[in-house]
Amino acid sequence: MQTILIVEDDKTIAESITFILEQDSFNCKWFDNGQGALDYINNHEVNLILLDVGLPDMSGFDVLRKVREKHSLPVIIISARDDESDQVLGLEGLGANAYVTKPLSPRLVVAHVRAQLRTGQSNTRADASKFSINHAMQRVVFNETELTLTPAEFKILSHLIKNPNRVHSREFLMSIIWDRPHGSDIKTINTHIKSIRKRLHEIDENSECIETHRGIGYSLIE
Amino acid sequence: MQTILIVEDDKTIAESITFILEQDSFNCKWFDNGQGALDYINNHEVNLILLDVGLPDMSGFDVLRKVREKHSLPVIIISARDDESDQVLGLEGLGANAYVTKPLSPRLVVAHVRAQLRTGQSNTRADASKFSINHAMQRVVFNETELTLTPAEFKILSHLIKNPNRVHSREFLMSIIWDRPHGSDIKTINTHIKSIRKRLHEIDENSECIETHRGIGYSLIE
DNA sequence: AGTTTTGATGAAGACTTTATGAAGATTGTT
DNA sequence: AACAATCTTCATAAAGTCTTCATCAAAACT
Repeated sequence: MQTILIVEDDKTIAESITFILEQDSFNCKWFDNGQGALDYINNHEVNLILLDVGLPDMSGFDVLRKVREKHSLPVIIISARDDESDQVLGLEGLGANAYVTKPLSPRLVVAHVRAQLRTGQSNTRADASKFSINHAMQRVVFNETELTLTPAEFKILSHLIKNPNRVHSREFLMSIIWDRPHGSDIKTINTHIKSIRKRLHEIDENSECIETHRGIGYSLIE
Repeated sequence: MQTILIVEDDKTIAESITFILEQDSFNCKWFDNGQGALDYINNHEVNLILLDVGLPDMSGFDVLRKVREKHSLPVIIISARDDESDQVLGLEGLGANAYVTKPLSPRLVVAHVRAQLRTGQSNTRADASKFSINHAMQRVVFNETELTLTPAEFKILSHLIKNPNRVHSREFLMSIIWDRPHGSDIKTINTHIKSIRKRLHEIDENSECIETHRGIGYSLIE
């Protein structure tokens, strides 16, 4: 039985989603605040989170960031219709897997949940893949071969490895290289990706791990 | 001949819906209150209910719940624009199949009715849509197969999926592709729809999910 | 039935975005 | 200050996407 965490301060919405998901044989756990949810996640097995961005104690932004520090499970964002799209984008940059807007169609929620769980993304770190990360040495191991990367390349690639199968915008990848806003041309990322690909090709000529998503950014395919 | 029950206290609306549906060879029965409709349903064969949420004697919520205790026929909710979205959500949770907002477009009502009756008489509450959106990968999952779409195709299709069984004008679909006004020919949408259909057909040859509404636009039928 | 309007279709080409290689700018180190 | 490594920018090539157009088919209207 898979457990879904519902983090939503509106009781009516939470109950309605729970009702529908339990019909679908999911085990649901509801929290009306962020901190309670975070405590639960760190001590129990959770397969997916449905996360409202407007919570009483902290923003969905903060919750998602804290979740992502330790876990890589699917997170679906629930946002009010009049939310800034920038904010949603930020959440996606942090690694949300999907988002739905209010008013919710429960059927749509179930469809999203099924879709996410079908991809087989479980609550594990991405270490079963062909990649592993050696943080101390600032190196990435690919197919049992150590890659020597420049700092920027390491930051980008290790982020992609930690959050695979998800598109990352060039803007977000820039923000990974530079903590503070940096006036560099966004196309710089293209060049970094180019050199990462080149290094990967030196190990495996046929590897096409990094996918381009036209108009958006890049993703790493596991 | 299929019978449609119209539960609506506004006589003008009821008459105009009846007029349109009878042109479409549906048999219509009108009630201006909930109790009368419930009595009728329990003693006659009804194929679909068009249900206004604001009734004099009881809420659409109550009507729907009582209907669901015994029947599993399609129910389309009619709600005033300023209704609480929570209420609509609750109604969907109870198993409404679609909802439309006032002011009604008669042709839209017919489209909904047709859409529901085409899929068969059985209630589809537990059925999830054949679609779900993988926003993280900018992809749509259709019949458990991931579709890779161009940006414009993704924007159009994901909007249709989020708002199914509803007609969307070409003008509106254009505005989804382009944030700012864009002087493109409105017929561009035809071509995008064509390629979306082509991709869907590659997965399911017989799928006719996207319906054309002559003179207006397109809708996705769930 | 014939005419008009609207949509579907396939293909061309205009346009946009990305890849690539190389040069220039920046940073840190000795 | 000179050097080496890295990051950014630039110009051009390549790839992908969007729009337009011509033609055919379907539906609505007289």
